[in-house]
Amino acid sequence: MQLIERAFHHEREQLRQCGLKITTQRLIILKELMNHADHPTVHMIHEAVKKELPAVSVDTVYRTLLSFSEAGLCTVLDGMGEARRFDPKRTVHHHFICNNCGKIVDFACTEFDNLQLPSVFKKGFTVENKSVRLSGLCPDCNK
Amino acid sequence: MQLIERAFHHEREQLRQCGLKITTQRLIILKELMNHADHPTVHMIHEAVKKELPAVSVDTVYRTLLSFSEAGLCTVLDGMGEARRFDPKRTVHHHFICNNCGKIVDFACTEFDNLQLPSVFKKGFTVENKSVRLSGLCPDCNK
DNA sequence: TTATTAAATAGGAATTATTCTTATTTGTCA
DNA sequence: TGACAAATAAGAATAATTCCTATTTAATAA
Repeated sequence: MQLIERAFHHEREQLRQCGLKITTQRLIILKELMNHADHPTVHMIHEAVKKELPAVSVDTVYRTLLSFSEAGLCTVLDGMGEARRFDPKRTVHHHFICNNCGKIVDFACTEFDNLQLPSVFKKGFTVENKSVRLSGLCPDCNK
Repeated sequence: MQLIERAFHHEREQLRQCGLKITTQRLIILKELMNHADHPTVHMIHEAVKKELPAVSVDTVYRTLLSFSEAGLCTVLDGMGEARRFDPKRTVHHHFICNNCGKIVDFACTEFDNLQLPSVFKKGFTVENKSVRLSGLCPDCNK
């Protein structure tokens, strides 16, 4: 643990500011997360962390990443990790997803529909779908 | 099969227009899907379909719903059903997801960031997150 | 109408993601 | 330093998704 003691100043400070207990696992997971600009999955982070901490469990990586996101150290891409949902409605619309009960509410937003795509996507990409996703708490869960 | 023979005119026509083979399973799954305004999961549709066709398999419901979405009869909410992805970037940004390789590309869109939320969400809801999600093919997969 | 053939299906196994349980270990704080 | 709540490992449990194989069925041509 000597190495851990001396290094990880920045990670240590981040955890402290969030009121999270400072553990070896968290320091390393946080460092790996920050190294990944590619929207890593739990599996990717777990693999990376195992190189420094071979006995770390998937569950710990999972729990830790989720608490990081609750603490605001990272975000989770909305909706991913949930069961697939199908939508029979064929008119253009967007979705609000309740973070508590999972309910999905449709809404329209023509101002958005009319926005131009950023120019990055003009070359090379084929954009097949374009939608707004809101998340938060629905009225029922807001009590 | 008498009942099936006589009814399901509309469903039959929809399948035909999409060039999908007409099977009892598909007719019933399509009817159930159209009855669900609540963004059903495979499990929800499977449960509903089993009442009319007790021996239907999950796999059939799965395959069928996915072919419906390929045929344009419905859509799948982007990203759902995939492994959870974490994002260490803390500035406001949005995502493009490649439907083929799953790669996620970040982009900024201030015009969108400045849009007002639809008034529906002013009362009762707490909107914690607001993002644009694009999907399609990335340059690498576009060949 | 019937035979042919490719596509669709059932059933269950396999895979993958996620969550839970329990016993043990470790920070934190008084 | 000691007590205690929180965090962890390990593996089991659950849930979502995909795959495999033998069988059935719809579409179509004769």
